[in-house]
Amino acid sequence: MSQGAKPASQARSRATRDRLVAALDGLLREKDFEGITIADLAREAGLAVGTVYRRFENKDAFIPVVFELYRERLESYTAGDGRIEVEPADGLQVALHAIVRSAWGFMQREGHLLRTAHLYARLRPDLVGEEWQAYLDAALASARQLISLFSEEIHVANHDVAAQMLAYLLNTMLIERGLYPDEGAGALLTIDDNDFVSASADTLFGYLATPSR
Amino acid sequence: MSQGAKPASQARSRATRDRLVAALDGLLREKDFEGITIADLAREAGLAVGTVYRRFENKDAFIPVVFELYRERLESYTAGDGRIEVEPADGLQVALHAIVRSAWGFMQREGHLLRTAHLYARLRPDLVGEEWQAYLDAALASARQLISLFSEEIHVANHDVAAQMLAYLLNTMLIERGLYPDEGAGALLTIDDNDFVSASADTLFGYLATPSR
Amino acid sequence: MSQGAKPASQARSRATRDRLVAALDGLLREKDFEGITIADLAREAGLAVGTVYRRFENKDAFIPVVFELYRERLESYTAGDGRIEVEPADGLQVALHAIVRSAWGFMQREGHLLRTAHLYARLRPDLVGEEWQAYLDAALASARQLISLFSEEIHVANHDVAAQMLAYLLNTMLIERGLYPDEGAGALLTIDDNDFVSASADTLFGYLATPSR
Amino acid sequence: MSQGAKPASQARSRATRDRLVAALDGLLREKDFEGITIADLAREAGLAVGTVYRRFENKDAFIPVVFELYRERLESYTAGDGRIEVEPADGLQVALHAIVRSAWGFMQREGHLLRTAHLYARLRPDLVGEEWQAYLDAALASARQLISLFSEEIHVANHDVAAQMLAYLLNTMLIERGLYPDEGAGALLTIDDNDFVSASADTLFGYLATPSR
DNA sequence: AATGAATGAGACTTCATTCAT
DNA sequence: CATGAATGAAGTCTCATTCAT
Repeated sequence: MSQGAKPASQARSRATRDRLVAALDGLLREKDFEGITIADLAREAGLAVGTVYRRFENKDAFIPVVFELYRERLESYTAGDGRIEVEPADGLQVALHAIVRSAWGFMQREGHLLRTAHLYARLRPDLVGEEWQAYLDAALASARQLISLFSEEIHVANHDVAAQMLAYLLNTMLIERGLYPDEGAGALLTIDDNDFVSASADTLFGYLATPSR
Repeated sequence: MSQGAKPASQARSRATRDRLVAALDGLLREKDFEGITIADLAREAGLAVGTVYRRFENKDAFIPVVFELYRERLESYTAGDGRIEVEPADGLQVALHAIVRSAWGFMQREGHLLRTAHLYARLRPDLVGEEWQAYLDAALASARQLISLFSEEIHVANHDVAAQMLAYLLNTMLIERGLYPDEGAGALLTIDDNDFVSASADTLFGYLATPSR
Repeated sequence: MSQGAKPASQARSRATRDRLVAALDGLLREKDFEGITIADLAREAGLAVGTVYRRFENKDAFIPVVFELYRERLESYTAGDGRIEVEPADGLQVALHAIVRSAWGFMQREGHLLRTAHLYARLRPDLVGEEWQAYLDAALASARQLISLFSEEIHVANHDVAAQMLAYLLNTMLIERGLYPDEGAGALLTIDDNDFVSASADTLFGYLATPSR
Repeated sequence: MSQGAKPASQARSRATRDRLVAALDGLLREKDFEGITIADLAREAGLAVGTVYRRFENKDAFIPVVFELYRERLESYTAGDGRIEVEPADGLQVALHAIVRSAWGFMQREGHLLRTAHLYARLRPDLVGEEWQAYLDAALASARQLISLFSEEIHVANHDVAAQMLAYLLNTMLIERGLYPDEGAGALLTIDDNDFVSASADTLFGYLATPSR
């Protein structure tokens, strides 16, 4: 953070931390957090067990890292490959297709972080920093913005409810299929990814464009 | 499944097994499967640890029980409190509302089983019996039936895809909110249960009733 | 404690506990409590590490055992080999010699318990049961009784203070020499055990029989 | 002891050493030697861990420091605040009161060093330098001197034994109360510090002035 | 020399599973 | 058969010591 002083040590520390974070990232793609041992992390990072404890007070201290990673990856994704340009003239349906396609791409890449983040937001809310709340707020804000951008096409009576549901569905409907395509509810689907993405976008559009009962 | 022999002790064995199943059911409402020890199960069932191993080969052998329980509970729920009478004359939207309301009620009661079943269908697919597949098949069949019942109202081009998505969404969209209303994606919603159920049904209806792109 | 039920298991449990207590007793003669590991205790008792935790919740749970042992040993010592018959007619000095001789004998046998008890009464007062306070109370009561028995020979003005000091000195003056004859303050003494015991008794007598300044 | 060479760095080395000694002194007032880590010492001294190992070969090498500190503090105490002027004309009892009062004052100030010194004189006699023996010798010599100064008042038959016991008691009887007033044997005493000091001096006087059995 | 990051042995504890009674 | 005591592998964490910078 601060410059000056001990730049050599600091760089080394930082590198060690980075290796541990990378190790966590990699291991989470294979198994869940509970199943990862400190020894696993050390081995994967090419470090000794004691070294892990020099960077992280205990195993729990790795949980905030998941949220941190998630935010970083999402940020760079939405600024890069996942970038979406919503063109009002194209209409809501087109916009939703682009959004869902982007979200799907992120899920494919970083679903393991999303899974862990969601899980520990529940299991250990005490360990989750403000980042997660900020993320949820941002998700809601984006949904509201989209709703207002296409307000003429929205037929759900209450636009606020519509925004909440839109954010909720975007954050939940792709997970099962995205993370576990062959097990659980994902096994219900035989359609391919493109069709799933399309159908998901259509679902969101159908909801927003249809008058509620 | 059936194991013949030991007719004298069968009744006693069955009772022991039932107590263990009940113990598992109860404990799963408090904590997840990993957090439950064999000693917990024995204590809750009023048995000795060794006795548990007489009925179940190892801890993993309890996982199929979750699926079994899930099916039983769903069966009795749909035959009882959760019974749905779909009246074609009322239209698709009304039917969907009834269906989602019923599914929501089940989630409230037996969400712990659903959570565990979903989790282990992924984590340990090898341990999941045929029941789960049968359940998935049945879910799909029901969806198809509904689609054909209201085929005139369905505007999704491919009815088979529509059925898959319907089954998929019914099995996923309620979970987050149902099991963890205050954390994770559930925290995005401030609406009450009724509104959530309505909006969810509207989502399904919107999807089915809107022409796909 | 209670009879009936599970006598076999209970006997076995008791035996295991006894072996652990004996192991602790033995190991405390060699090293201090901090230096004893759970593995040491298990090895000494011929048990597996896990078995230790079946009888004792954690390592701290062994501390009360020290006090328990101390009381037991003291009880059986004062009822047996260390028994003292105070004969008023013989006078205070004779009585004190008998008392100190007895206390010295106990120190030789069970000094390791005394050392540990004193240490943990300080280090972890939270772990010390009421037994220790009861022991201290009893020590004080005995001192008071002795004082009143020989009140004519006592020239310390305040008999209550005299009793406190008597109890305090009896519990402290023999320890250094008793437990560590060759190191620490004990190294100041070249006299033999008998002379030390005599001199200690004379010290107490001198205090009690001499008018305070 | 002295190590010649490195004249340029000697001053710096000495300063480093002094900081570590001060750190040890301070930390020993809070916790026992076992509980102090090298990292604690480094932090308290404002040094890096590696630097500690440049001055001290290992943790054990700090133990002699305790004895060294003890001697230094005792020396400056007896030459300063704790200075005792024994006035033969005032008699033995007055002298003993002054001595015990002085010893008590030292215990209050430097009891943590006394505690540690005594403990490690036992636990690790191999690590104790000659200083401790010199200290014990000096304590004995002082006792002998006092005995001979007041030889007319001494009624213990063997003056050599008397000197040994005097030195032994002066080094042991105040510790419990001094270091742990509220726990262990100290809990036997409800009298205040002044009365305890008086009673302790009276005990020594009583011993020396009373004919042994 | 100084620094502090890295090391790894070893301590405590848990718990699925086995087995003597 | 039932019981629950015993087992021991495995996991988390600490800290004296080493070593690259």
